[in-house]
Amino acid sequence: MPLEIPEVVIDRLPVYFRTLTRIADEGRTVISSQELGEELDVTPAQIRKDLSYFGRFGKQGRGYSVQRLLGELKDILGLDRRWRVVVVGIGRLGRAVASYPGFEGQGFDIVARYDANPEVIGTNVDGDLVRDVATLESDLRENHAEIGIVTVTASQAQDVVNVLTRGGVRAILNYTPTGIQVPPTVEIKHINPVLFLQSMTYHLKRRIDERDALRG
Amino acid sequence: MPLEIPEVVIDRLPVYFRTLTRIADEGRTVISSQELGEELDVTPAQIRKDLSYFGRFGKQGRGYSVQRLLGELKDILGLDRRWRVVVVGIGRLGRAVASYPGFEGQGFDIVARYDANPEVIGTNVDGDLVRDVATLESDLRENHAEIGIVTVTASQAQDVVNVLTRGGVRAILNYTPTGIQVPPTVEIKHINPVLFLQSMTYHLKRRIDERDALRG
DNA sequence: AAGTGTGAACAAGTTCACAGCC
DNA sequence: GGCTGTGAACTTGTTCACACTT
Repeated sequence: MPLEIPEVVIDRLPVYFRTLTRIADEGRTVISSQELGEELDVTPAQIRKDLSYFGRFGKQGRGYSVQRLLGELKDILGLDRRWRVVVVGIGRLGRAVASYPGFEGQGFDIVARYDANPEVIGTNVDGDLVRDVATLESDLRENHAEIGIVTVTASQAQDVVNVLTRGGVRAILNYTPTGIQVPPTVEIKHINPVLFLQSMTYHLKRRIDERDALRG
Repeated sequence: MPLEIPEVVIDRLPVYFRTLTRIADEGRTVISSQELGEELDVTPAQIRKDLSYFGRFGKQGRGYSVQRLLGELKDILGLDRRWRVVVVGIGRLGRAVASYPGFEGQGFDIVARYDANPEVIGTNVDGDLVRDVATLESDLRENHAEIGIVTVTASQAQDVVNVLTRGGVRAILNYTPTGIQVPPTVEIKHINPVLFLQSMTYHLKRRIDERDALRG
């Protein structure tokens, strides 16, 4: 791995991985960048360039072995092991996220659930008791987790993230509608449906305005 | 509005809007690109350039009026009206998303909920009956909606999106872990936590590998 | 004096196009 | 012959730096 790899490239690899998994399930064993590009709506050159940051996985004149490529992507992305995940905030969203069946199949084990609400603490969710967020930091010292999913309210978010960070969690998925500060050693990604809707309404508005302009 | 505006710029505007809303709540009336940049962890030049695509909203020597800028962003993003949203798929995630209190306050009204499961159809969710997805297309003809949120299973996703598109929905928020095809007249954004986790594990893995290398 | 708005310089990311290999 | 891997060309996006305005 020569130089620094652009973050956009890293973000595309899981998409390649997902599609290749489907293609493997369909029984295909070899695929060209052209064909994969058609599946993904991406140019073949981009796929080849992206992969070339990590090695030479293809065969000229033939394309890529689907199994080989899946294996390489697994290795590159760290999907050849299991990751321990804690979910903090067991409200409606937290419950839905924690029960999402898609995590386990991809190597993400939800090992503990936390909440601050006494009515929720101690209740059974997915066969495991919800723990008190007050014990999160000490729990993490005994039982490490690499990833934290934060589904608390906006006002609690920064505090919870600080605790996770102090507890050694190094990647955070933030479902909270707030910007959050983390040290540069911690990865963070944000899921905020309102921001998505608001950028889409920009386009909706333009379309509606254009249509009205044509009508006069 | 002169030339074509880059999509990345559009995606940043809602973030500016959110932070400016908070700043207004804190009682500030004027802010410079420098100060706003510090709040957002963005360069001041980027903020000025982004805004300059749409007009000249600042005052030299002073900065931007927070209220004025909020108003302009509202106008640009189409947040000066309400938008009608339907949610399709009332499982755990759909229920959590449909009940999320953050939509209404930002002008997004969830006007109907749909599911295919007979045990769910007709049940009361947030004070409204869940409707049969079979009636979605005809419902949309009578009662238009601009936005669809899709929280069904992966295998149903494309069908549901096709129905929404035929029914005149022009923006889709896809919570399904699948790539989905839409005509170029339809906006789509994808929320897939697994893809986010998988790009973060890339970095986690590197850090762990580096640490192990140092230890020898 | 302070801070915007913006062309120009620079950096990052994408696509082209073709040499090289299967 | 077909398709990869990759420098080079190009395109897109970001930052600089300063003329201009209040």
